[in-house]
Amino acid sequence: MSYVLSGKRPISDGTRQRVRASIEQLGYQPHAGARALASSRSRIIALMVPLRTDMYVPVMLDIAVAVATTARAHGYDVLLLTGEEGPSALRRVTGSGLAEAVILMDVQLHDERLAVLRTAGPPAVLVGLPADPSGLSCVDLDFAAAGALCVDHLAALGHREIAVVGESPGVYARHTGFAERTLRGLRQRAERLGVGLLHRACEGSHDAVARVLARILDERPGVSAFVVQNETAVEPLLALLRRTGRAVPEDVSVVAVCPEAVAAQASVPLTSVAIPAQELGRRAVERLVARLADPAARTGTELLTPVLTVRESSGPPPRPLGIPL
Amino acid sequence: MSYVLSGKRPISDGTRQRVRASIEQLGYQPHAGARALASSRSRIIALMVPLRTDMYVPVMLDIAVAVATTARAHGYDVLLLTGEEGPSALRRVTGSGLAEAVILMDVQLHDERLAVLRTAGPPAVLVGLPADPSGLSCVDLDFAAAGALCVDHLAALGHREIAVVGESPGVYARHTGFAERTLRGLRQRAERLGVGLLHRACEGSHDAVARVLARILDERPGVSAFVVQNETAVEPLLALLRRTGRAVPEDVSVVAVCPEAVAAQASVPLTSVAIPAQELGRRAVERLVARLADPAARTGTELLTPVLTVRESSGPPPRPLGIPL
DNA sequence: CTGAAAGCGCTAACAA
DNA sequence: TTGTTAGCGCTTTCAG
Repeated sequence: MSYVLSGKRPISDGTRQRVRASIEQLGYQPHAGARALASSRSRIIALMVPLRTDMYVPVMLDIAVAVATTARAHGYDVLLLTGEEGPSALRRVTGSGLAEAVILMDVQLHDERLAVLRTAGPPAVLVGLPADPSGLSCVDLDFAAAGALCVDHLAALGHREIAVVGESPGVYARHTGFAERTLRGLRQRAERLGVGLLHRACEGSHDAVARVLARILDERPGVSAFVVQNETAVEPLLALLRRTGRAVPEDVSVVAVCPEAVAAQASVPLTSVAIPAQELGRRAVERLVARLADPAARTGTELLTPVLTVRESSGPPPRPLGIPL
Repeated sequence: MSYVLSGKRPISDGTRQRVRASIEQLGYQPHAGARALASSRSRIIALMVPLRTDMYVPVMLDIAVAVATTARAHGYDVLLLTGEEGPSALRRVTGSGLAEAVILMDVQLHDERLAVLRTAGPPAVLVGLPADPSGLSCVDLDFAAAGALCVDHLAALGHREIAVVGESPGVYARHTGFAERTLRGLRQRAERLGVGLLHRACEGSHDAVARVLARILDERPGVSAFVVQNETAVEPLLALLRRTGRAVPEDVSVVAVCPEAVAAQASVPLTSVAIPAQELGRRAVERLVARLADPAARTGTELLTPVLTVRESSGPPPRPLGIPL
């Protein structure tokens, strides 16, 4: 009866041994429901993943897996919710005591799910950043800094005219935080450094990339570098550049904001700012667990510092400017 | 107390109305744990997804989302388990009454998780087919038939020498059912039709595809058609064929086994056999729910019939053979 | 340090 | 058709 007591009270070694042995031999397993009922803690975290088709899926799955893994390491299980279900799903799983806490992915700037969290909200962590993160706990990559980093790198190499191949139009239409923040970072830094910047949303298909590329080259013939924030557009872009006789990085530079794996395996290994999917999932859970253990634990926003890795896709522009010697 | 009774016993209309009203106004939500305890039914299905990096992720996620969506439609929630945790996770969630039933993805021919399911097993459905499916409930695409279909199509067009660009070596090393079954289907049909068939496993990176392609063309100069079962290899392959001056479908044909979206959005829209990810997830849940409702419900294997859609990547070989008229 | 007992909120069986 | 009640298997409090 009093067993296992998760060490909640002193137990003699003898008793502990005896109980442990019985547990093994009988294959005893505590009933999850009974436990949840008596303790009013289900040891379940709900994870809401989007089911969009215009986002790069591997990142989502990576985060989800990291969440599940980290949660398990802390004794929690993960309940899978689809974004489709919206705010009501949060109320449901939370109100019924099914889940003790919630992790939200693919947060939008003005996300309807946030209302639930602010009012009588269950402990929650967002992977992403809404317009107003006050009172919420958020974890994300500092995409604004990531954008700035890309411009810095290219400007330092001597590029004066940069084109940005962005996410699908739908992503911006939904005001997805990370895309807009990256763009802001790119624009601000470009302006400060006096570098020209042209941004175009872009679907991931070969044809769409071809169209966008053509437009960009038409509107800004002086472009010598691309920043790509769209994993599925990476290969089409590289292929098209190759096909039109533009060597990377000799003729044009390409910098991506994408997972390491994508950058490293591209047909030209890409200089890139990594999206640390696993790290994001891990941190989200750790924050949540900390808050579950101690409701007074710190809330607020945690932005991971982006890191740019130089690979083979970036170099000085074809006609070097103002770098004497 | 007697409320909502899920219609388990006759209730007068008046009472029903009254109870419903109170439920609304008080925002009452039944406690999941208490419910699970009293009824010994948690209304939770555990879904075990692999966390491999060498499988095409969108298909996995599609299945998972379909499972979650369909489960909700039947009043179930989904618990996310990673393949990493192995058989013990099944015992844990199942033994503790956390989950009533289990869906397994990425099943291997000799899967260690199957032992748990056969002995004192909880209701389970596999998405995929093990070597011995007896006593188990399985749902999958008939990959053998899919392979045969590809060969049929190409042979009918007049191709006599086909190369297969397969999944990563690791997939075969693990004896993942779908890959081996496809291969078997391809080989048997090729043999029957007297068509030459060369299979090579292939990583998804551009370089790997280049190497494999070079080997194939070297070993079998007469190859006039490719069957690709590796989503990430599709674009590299098309790019390489283009680059080496082989027009698709005029010089070589390409047929893929992949999701519709991949085939349709390729730089050359691909003739393909679709992988119906959503359908698989949906069916898996429906089988499970049927069995949960009626333990006597049919078990066994359900193989979806593959469908080949002709797009723009397949045509007759460059030098037509023996098709007089 | 350990035993005993009172619920946790619900379902299901038993009366009425 | 409806009211009552006995648990479901655990956690936790209160005695010892």
